[in-house]
Amino acid sequence: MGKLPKVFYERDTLDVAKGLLGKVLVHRNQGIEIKGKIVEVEAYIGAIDKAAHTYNNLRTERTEVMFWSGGYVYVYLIYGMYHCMNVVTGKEGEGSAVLLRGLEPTQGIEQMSIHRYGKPLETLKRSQIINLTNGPGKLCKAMGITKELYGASLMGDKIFIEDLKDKEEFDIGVSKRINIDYAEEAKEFEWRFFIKGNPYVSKG
DNA sequence: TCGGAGATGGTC
DNA sequence: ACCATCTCCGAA
Repeated sequence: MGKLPKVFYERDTLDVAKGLLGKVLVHRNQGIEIKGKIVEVEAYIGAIDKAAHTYNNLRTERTEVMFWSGGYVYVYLIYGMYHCMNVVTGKEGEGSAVLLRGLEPTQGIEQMSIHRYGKPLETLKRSQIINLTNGPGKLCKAMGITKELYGASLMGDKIFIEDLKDKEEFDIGVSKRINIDYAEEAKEFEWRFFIKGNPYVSKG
């Protein structure tokens, strides 16, 4: 139920990635609160990972926040159209983060429908409901997450992640990460984690 | 239900 | 010149 503390994010990135599964992302915007349970993530660790934006200690205006200590938000624009949200992990200077790839709506699904499709939930087909949040770009659109949240602290009240009151059991699936064919040996790393059987996992 | 192709603009 | 994606459209 409580907000995850900063020390949660300052741990090893793979542990944080797995630990985020089943937790709930909360975004408060203009008096409206939208929530989604995290069901799929990927880890990116700059020091050893050619897929990471921070590989080779590449410190730029875009990647700066990834070098902060754990517990901040890294949002970037991909393919000129879509936003992706990461949670910064580890110690200051590390350059690591966890990408959110799938959410299960738990509150404000009506608002998600408006954000994604511009029309009310009742008018959606079944397939459109699954497609609300089963991908990194989709979930940002549904939650209303944009680059305005770049660098936001997850200790604040605008955006944060909370624990569930009644924790449910689930099995964690593991696989290679998606769409990083350029990353040479790093594309073999099994750094994608998901809740097995959950319909809001983007694929597999 | 599936796969291929195009959209689109910030970043390096 | 890429790119941690998505949608549309045609085929089956």
